[in-house]
Amino acid sequence: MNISETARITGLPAKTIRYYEEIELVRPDRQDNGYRDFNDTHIHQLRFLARARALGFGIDDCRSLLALWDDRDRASADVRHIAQTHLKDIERKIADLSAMRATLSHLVDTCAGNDRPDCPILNSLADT
Amino acid sequence: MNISETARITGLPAKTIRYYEEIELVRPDRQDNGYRDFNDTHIHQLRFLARARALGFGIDDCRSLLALWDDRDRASADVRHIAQTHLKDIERKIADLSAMRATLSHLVDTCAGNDRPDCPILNSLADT
DNA sequence: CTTGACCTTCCAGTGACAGGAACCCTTATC
DNA sequence: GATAAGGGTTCCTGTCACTGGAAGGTCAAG
Repeated sequence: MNISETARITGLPAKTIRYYEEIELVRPDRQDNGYRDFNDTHIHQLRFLARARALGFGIDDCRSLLALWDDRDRASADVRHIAQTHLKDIERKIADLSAMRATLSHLVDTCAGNDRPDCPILNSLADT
Repeated sequence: MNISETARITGLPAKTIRYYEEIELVRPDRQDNGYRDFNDTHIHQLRFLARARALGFGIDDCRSLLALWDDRDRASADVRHIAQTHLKDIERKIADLSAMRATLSHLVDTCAGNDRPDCPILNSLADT
């Protein structure tokens, strides 16, 4: 299967699929003319990757998860550990962003947003 | 004032301050020996930048905010617009991350995390 | 035979720095 | 006067996960 059809099926851009081959997340065959050739296994791997990336897993985690998926003797604890570490990371980011939101929304609310120059947002950034 | 003292006062790494000069966010003088020389204005600008970055503003926004700060004839509406756009951006990120967290925490909760290979996390990523 | 839609590789850019090499300046000490 | 420590400087590379684009090969249709 050609790359554009593969892209259509997996929902991944062709560029991304080529990149995944370059970093050896997926290893498509080659047709006689040099075109990449994806089979069902590759499609499944790419769909797996698309879902893992959509959950925010980094490429290294994706590589580990793919390997665990492929390993019939895996321990679910290994999978869970990766997911939980990532979950903590996400929660930290949410906390950071929430703090920013709190400060910013307060500032935006108190700024008149008119033609005058006085602005609590700039005052807060300048402080003293 | 030398860069290391400036770094200490502003809380920014010296590397970051050099980078800000490179992209012309700040324009320190030079001493006779070629060392950068920061005065009070530069310090204020750097502290301003540190606060704006801590609120998640991108470099381009920081540049605009610095210019508005410097402009006595600014309209607070311009400042507010930048802040509100950024706030929306943050809220979108929080929403995205929250969705990931919901899915992930559910999966982590339902995964036994033991020596056995069966794992709802992988099942979910593989789907069909 | 040409057109257009594919495909290929390779190179550069993104954002906001961080790490490190190679080298200069200043001050103190031996 | 030599040297060592602790500043400073520039320049290059790497980060992360792609994205855009150029130059050129391949294929099916009209």
